Amino acid sequence: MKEITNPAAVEQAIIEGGLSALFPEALRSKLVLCRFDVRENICNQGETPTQLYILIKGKMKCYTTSEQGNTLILSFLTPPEVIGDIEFIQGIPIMNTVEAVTPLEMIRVSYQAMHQFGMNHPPLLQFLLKIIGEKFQRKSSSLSFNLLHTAEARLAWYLLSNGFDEVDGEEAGMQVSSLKDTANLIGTSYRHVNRVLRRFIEDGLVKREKGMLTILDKERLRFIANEDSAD
Amino acid sequence: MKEITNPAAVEQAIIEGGLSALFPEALRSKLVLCRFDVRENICNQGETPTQLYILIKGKMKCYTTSEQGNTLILSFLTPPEVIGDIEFIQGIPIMNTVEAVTPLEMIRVSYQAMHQFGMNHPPLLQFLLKIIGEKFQRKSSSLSFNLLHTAEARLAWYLLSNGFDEVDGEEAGMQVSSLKDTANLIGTSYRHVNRVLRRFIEDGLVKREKGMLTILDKERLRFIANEDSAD
DNA sequence: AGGATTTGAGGACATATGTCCTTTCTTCCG
DNA sequence: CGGAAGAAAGGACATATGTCCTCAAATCCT
Repeated sequence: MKEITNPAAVEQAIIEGGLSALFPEALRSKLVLCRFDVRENICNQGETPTQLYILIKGKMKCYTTSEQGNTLILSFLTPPEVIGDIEFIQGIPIMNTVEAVTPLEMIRVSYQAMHQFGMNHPPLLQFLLKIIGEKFQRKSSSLSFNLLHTAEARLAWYLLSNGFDEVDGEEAGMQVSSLKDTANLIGTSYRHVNRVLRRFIEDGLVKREKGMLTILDKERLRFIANEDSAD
Repeated sequence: MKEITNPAAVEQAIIEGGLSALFPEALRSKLVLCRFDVRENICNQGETPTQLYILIKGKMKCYTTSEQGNTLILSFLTPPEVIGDIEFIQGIPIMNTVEAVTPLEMIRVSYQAMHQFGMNHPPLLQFLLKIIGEKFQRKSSSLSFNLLHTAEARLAWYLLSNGFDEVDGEEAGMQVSSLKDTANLIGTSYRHVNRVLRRFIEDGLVKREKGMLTILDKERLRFIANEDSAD
């Protein structure tokens, strides 16, 4: 991780991230611009947090590990996003590990500075409310979706929501390379993802070529993602 | 639902709920004390919300219904708790239906009043942050727990966490009457709850008498709740 | 290139869980 | 009290999913 304290650079990043109104004057000087390389961890589950990070550029993935060592990818995150906000509010250890998927650019503020200069600044509080509210919403729909749908439906949903905007050039292609991540993301085993995927292929819903998945029947996939359920 | 606008009564309730610092002067006159009867709904999934409710006394249950009609109980809620906060922040329809389990006492504020007089009042914003943060935490652990553990572990967990403090008098007793609720709460079918419960009984973990469950082996239950996992 | 090593896919089997239906047990009414 | 109606529990079967292993494909090292 590289820290950049140069005020001009920080200011530039803040403007870029559309965060200009958030910080009261007293906080400005406390901000640090941080750059993370791919695969670098921003924070690790279980640690005691001291800094708040606001994502300005890049993409990261957030996952949790159970005592038994099972990994569960919670989500991929893109700006605007904040890391360490819940922990800051609740005064608890880091809940998830967050890792850079692409190079990142983030604004960092210490909890100390936040407490001292941030907690009486409505725009900042409102921003945090908005962010945490979004996190809650995502978590909430994720919970009901996972509890109410089979792995098949979850995979269909995943293919639909992630298969497209992942690849820059091609419309309907996606790397298979991440099947293990996919399994963790939808909360099932790698084996099962393969099994279901095979069924999709046999049914002509998707195509698998040279480690690349292509969606053939968006409609039917959508149907599976919605209709399938468990009671 | 009964509305009480009498300022003294409202003030009394606010003090009782420990919410004195939350409301700026301008908001005080907008507050209404509401009493709900058992089984009354505070809000219904899908509706457009206009009011924020703060629970002061009583217990309610919060559940969601999927398009396919499956019900999933998300949690039982006790003070301090807020209803409609996420919806207020995000400007979205009501996410869950909330129903009174016991008679309730709540403070009501309109979204309009909140926008006008509440959003620049740091104590209120901080309170909301705290509440939403807690909701997120609960939702979060609920998600990983559900995704990472079998129904057996979830039932064991439920018995441990709800079987005790529910009944006022007896230590280890709990009404079976709510087995359907239990099933919805841990995201499985009523049939399966019965099946697993039977296993527990055969193994001498719990006892079932006249519609009353008694926990016999807290230790082993705890073991099941923690150890069991899925990858 | 050729074997060694790693990674991905699929087979076989066991368990978990859902669904539908039957059996019990309660409750209630005449 | 006896049977009707409703709620709770359990049986049977099908499907979903996890686990362990084997086989195939890609990668690497010399």
